[in-house]
Amino acid sequence: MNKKQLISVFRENDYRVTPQRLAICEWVLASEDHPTAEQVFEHVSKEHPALSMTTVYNTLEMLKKIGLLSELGFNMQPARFDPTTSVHINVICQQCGKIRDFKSESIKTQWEKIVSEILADSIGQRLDVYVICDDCKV
Amino acid sequence: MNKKQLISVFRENDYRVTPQRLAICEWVLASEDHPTAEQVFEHVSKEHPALSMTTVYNTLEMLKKIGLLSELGFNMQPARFDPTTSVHINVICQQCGKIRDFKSESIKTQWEKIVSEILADSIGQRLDVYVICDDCKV
DNA sequence: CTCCGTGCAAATGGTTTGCATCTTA
DNA sequence: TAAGATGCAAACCATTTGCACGGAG
Repeated sequence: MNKKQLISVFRENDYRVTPQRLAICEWVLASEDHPTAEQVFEHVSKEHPALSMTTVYNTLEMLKKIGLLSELGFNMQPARFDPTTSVHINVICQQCGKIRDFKSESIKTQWEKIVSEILADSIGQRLDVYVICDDCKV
Repeated sequence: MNKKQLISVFRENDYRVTPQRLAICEWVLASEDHPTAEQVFEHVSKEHPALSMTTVYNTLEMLKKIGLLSELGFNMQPARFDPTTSVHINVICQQCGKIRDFKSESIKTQWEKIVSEILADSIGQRLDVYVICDDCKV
């Protein structure tokens, strides 16, 4: 999503356009490694040295409300933020914590089939698979 | 799992048998509503008034190590403990937080099929489905 | 008798909140 | 210029840690 599209989304949802919001959203929505709030801060504060964690959390919360981001909570580890909002699998390395997404029509179809067998109306899901990734296996 | 079986499991894994451990494990392993550490404490401290949260956390950690319990971390909510360790779906009400398990051979088979398509060696999984439960729908 | 487990109290750390200042519309 | 956003500092709270005492083996 580019800057213009982001601005439209902000306006449609009655959020003001600020440089911090733009920078945070541009980076998080393009991220592929499920960053922590801290990592968002580290990266975006390079362009916005006065940035605060408060603004990072506020903005991530805004994206969740708009429906462009989901948050994965863990045990004794900071939350990870995931811009993939449709049905997908989070493949999580138990050793280094890296997460990569697996998304496909086939996964979506098969998952919806499983869910439809047990309930009528699901409003979302979180599918995690634990592995030891190739880098950690060596 | 009854008291005798528990004692065997403790001994096999080099953990000492204490009244607190027995009480906590008996209750958690029989629970069906994915209690929080606090709820475990509330319940077990009725029989063991001197019980501490430290012991609750220690014992839950022990059960995780033995492989009889898994922990579900969330965003801004205490962790929930789940004695169902095989493949199953956690159906979570987004309103009241209640969690119930769905477990079946069919779910297990279908899920393993999905996973085998994308990776060779998974060492575990967490499958959550979000709903608004019947009680909250009214 | 030795070591592990328990319970208290204090520390931890990611996240939230209160508030004064600044910015957007 | 009014309402909302930012940034700082302080609060929060589930969980972990340090340590002295007590109980299991």
